[in-house]
Amino acid sequence: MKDEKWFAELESRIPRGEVRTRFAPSPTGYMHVGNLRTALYTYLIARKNKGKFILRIEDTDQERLVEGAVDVIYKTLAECGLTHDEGPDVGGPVGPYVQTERRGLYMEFAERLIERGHAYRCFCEKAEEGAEGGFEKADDPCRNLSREESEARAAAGEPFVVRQRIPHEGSTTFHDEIFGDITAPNADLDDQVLMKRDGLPTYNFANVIDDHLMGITHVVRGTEYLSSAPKYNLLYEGFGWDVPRYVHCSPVMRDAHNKMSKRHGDPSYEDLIAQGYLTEAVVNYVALLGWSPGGEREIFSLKELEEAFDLSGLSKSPAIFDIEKLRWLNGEYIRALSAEDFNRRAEPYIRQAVKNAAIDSADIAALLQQRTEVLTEIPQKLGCGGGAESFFDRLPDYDVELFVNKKSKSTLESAPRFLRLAREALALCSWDDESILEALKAVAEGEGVKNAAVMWPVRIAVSGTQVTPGGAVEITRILGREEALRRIDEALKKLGS
RNA sequence: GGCCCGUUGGUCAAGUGGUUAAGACACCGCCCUUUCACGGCGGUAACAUGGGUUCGAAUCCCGUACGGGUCACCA
Repeated sequence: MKDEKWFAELESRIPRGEVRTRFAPSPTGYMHVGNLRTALYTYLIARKNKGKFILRIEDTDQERLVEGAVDVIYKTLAECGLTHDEGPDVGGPVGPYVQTERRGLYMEFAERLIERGHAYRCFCEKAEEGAEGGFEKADDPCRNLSREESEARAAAGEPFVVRQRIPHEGSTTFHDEIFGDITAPNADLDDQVLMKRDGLPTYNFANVIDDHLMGITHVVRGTEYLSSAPKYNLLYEGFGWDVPRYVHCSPVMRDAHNKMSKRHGDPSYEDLIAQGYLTEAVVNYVALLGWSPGGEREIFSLKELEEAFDLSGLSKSPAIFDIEKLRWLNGEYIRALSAEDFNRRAEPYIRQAVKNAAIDSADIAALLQQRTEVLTEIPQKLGCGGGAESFFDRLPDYDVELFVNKKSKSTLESAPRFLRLAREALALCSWDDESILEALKAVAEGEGVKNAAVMWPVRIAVSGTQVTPGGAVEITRILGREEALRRIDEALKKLGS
């Protein structure tokens, strides 16, 4: 049993006078969207208040540990820009930051609570799986064991858990920043286990100890903890500690009834990135799921969120994750990128589709930027659906009916004539968008038809594809004069003239 | 089932006793146009429900319904 000095030393390490928040995931190997959002809000509260953001790993459940899970957490936080000021990897004044490395601490505090009468040892058998759990709290015989007997049986090596002794009378009120004051009759609270038989603390106990010892001022977590919050307060009171501010966030849902979950195949942060979403867009979208800045603005960088974030904008009700809106937002981010940045991000996908090394990916990227919502749809847009080659690499074997388009006034009869004229013009003009455009427009003008009547067949001839990113001019230019003319010749042959 | 929490268009949401109940996504229409996009303009669409309180209620109170959470030696 430790002496007062030991406790005093721990207390002395606690930083005071600053906002300190913590993200405390358990390493289960999957950073789902709800988790990311909790981390974001936690981070934002710290930054908004010029405080510290701390990462703590909650690994007290030995059976659920997943290899490499902690790395996923580091990686995700780092990519999203949620840099922590203290944590297992960067250290800090109140470490260690991994709960199993703190295991020596908890029993000391549990015993202190026993001394003060706020907890007791329970020697009862563990309730069988599926059995109607243990005792009603009033019935637990261990609750009223004498101190001597309790000490003696523990000393004799009899296994036990430590339970919180909750008063039978009165009620407990706690304050939540989102939900306000919530009161629960103590009679409804049960004597929860604080220390497990294996000597490790339960989540509920470890949290209170660690949050206090780490000087956490704002506890951000999901609403699933709302109903156990009164018990936390009792614990803080038992120790004589200040209660932190609570921020209980409603869950992110996959539909009206279910939370986002791996089991249902909902995307994790990593999945979304693999699906072609931009980190910045995901962070922005997730921030807006359950939080509103109040105004009409929706586009926020992380830095801007750090300014704008406010607890009063947090919503009480669950929010359904809408991938359609994320898609739109992602499109906004893509369009806001500089041409170079977009090309850098799109190039792998373009190269996946277009093998011809003579074609500059930047030329294609320029066509795609306004038409792309998620990066992964790029190959498809370049004609690579269903294992096909891109029309940039090879002219597909298309149907002549493609030359027919009512709105453009293009028909099987008009197409050959305009294509021949277009071919002549393209054989002579300078090779840039403007010149090509002028050349083709001149054809239309000379024939007294609308531009589309010429543009349509040319675009079909050079791409062999009904819908293309970019028009006749751009595709023709990118293909190069020789290939473009060759494709027009092929079209003329196809049209039988 | 007990206890706790929630409920504004399909979705995210503004709104804190007096508003024509914002805005965004999605959807539809029109314009722009060289297909598709982008962009511009416009449209459909909501206060779960019943009682109160009040001159007046999306906003306050009570009930009901529906939904969620919790009631582990998991977190």
